[in-house]
Amino acid sequence: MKKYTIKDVANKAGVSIATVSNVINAKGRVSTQTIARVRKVIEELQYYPNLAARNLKDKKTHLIAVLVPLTDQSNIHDNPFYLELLSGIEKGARQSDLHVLLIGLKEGDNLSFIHERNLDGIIVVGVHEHSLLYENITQLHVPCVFMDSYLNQCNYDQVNIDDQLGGYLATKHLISLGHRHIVLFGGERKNNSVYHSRWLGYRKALNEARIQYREKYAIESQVTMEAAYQCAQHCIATDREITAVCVGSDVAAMGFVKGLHDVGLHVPEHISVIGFDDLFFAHYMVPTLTTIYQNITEKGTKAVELLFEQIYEERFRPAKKVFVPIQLKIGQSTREISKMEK
Amino acid sequence: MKKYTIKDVANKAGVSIATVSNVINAKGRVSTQTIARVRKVIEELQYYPNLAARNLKDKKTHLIAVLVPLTDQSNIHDNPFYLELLSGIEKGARQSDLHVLLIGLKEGDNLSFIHERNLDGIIVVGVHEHSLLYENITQLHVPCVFMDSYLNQCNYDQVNIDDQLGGYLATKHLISLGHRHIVLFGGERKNNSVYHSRWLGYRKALNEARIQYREKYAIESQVTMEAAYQCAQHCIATDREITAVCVGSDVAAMGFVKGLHDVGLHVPEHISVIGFDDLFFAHYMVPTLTTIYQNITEKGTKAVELLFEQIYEERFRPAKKVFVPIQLKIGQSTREISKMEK
DNA sequence: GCAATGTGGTTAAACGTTTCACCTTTATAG
DNA sequence: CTATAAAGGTGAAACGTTTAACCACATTGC
Repeated sequence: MKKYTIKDVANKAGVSIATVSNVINAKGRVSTQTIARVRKVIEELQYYPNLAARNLKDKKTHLIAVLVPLTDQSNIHDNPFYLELLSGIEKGARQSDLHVLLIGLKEGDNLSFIHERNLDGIIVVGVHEHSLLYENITQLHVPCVFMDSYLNQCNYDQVNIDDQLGGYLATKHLISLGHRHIVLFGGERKNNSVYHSRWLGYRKALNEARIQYREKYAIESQVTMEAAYQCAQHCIATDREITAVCVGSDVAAMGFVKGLHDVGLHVPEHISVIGFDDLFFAHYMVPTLTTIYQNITEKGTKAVELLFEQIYEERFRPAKKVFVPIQLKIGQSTREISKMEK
Repeated sequence: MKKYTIKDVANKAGVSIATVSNVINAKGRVSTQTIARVRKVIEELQYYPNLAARNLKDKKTHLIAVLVPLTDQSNIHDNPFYLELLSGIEKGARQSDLHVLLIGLKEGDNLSFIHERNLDGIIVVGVHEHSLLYENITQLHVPCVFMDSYLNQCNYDQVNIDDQLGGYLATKHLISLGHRHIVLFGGERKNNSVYHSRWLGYRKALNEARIQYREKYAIESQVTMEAAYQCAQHCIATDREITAVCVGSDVAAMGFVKGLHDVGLHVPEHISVIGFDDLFFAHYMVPTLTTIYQNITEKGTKAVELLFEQIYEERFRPAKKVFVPIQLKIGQSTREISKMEK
């Protein structure tokens, strides 16, 4: 099963390799008969161009990478959010004739592969402005799109949701149900993060309703199932004034519901819970989850789209910041305070 | 930000490019002083070898692909199983200095990229022996590992779990709790699939307990949340003899529990449910799920390991079939029949 | 004192493409 | 009938590596 080269094709078709190349790339001037003949030979030999050789000439590799930070606390694999994102990116890439490299990155990891492999561009998920990783990436000078990374004055393309709006919508929904003692369970608010924005939205909603903001209600934590589970049992269950919680992700919301359940508190009879992301299981939880929907797949395809523009279009354009729309989805996990059990 | 080549390094260090190449690859004979000098220049120029050029010579690309079939019913992104698998593969790849290409494949999709990119090998997830995809892959003559693909007499490496044992363990557990009317909710049993094996295990357990096998209790369906939800409501709820169900995945089990719940049946008070996979949320469901645990991450790393052997080791070795151990994990979703509510 | 051996290094071919400059033949214009 | 253009195609350099063959010199053994 020898691997044929353009030379073999040229020989068999009785033309020069330049002509074969022209046929393949639909460039130059070749008669229709010759084209047909060459095509036939290509078919017969099952010839495929060697991309390595091609890349050597025209630079473009049609290869992009998704960089996902790996931390001890949050491995990729316990948040289906990433899966949906990857799925969207892969889909977008397929449409743009790109291939996707999946790279997990620990802080301090070497990024040299980006140059070595001549990647056309990268998509970076969830880095902080002041992280080492961010520093390293900015020195790379490669087309790049950031996702879920709040970067203040950064001239890279970004795809995000309006997290502030998300925090606001969630909180407002709870307020509209009559809740006034509302906990925000989110991640670190420093570094201008996603969770900082949500917190701003939370405060805004409280403010509009003239509800006093309470520091102890705005919890900074890892947004994981286990952390949420613990928090539900220790922080919430011991303070019976609290009637509602905004949780930073559906995954954590699930942990929260379970944590409450295990100390005898039920959702939504005793406490209302609202999640974030609208992951695949939100509609199948008992109770179904009220949550902030975002189209994660679209987020992924959009990122690829932006990257594609950077790679193949005009010499330069200013950085774009795209916001994917979000939406409140009401499920069974939130309830009017008047209909709750004491 | 010019990209330096080996030539630039050679010039600046005052040696030939062959010598630089030797330094980089620790081959040939170079004095320690020269090595030091070249290294220094490489450092100064921030030189990185161009892999495209390198691949042109020595073939190996250190690039593998994960091929995941995309069907209308089962998109990658609604089964976290894939995420954990990808995570494991990525981890294994990192340890073996490989990069992973993520490819979603629709039946009939072109596989030419495997040759074009000179992939070192591929990992294929969940294909059937008689599918077009399988046919195409076998004609590829590329190192290959199949996962969750039951292939009878196939001389490729495979990583699986013992699905028959899985079906057996699950069923036996239910039997040991006193259940005798046990439904198996699985996927298509033709084509020697994963679900066929589980079904065999199910039958074996019934047999040992001298329970009559009933065709209508062995349901072939898409193993999705929604299908399970529907089944719970229509098939199970209408036949009150049934007291327990083996579900083909944790995801489907969740749909099942929800479906039952929505018609007023509770798990495990009215029906026992056992899942499969032990996904991240199994311990956080209400009730926590009894399930068959498999170490999915390990499955992924193992697959990479096998692929690595094929690529870099001995000229040839017979195909290996690896089984990753599984284990029954008892949660709250199964209960002794004597303690159930009528 | 000379062959053999070892050490440190160079030259040039090869990998499989793309592309630019150039060549030949035929058609077209004046 | 010649000058020009168009059509169809070719040759060879270039992309950035690796590597086999080779060379020059120093050391060693006898």
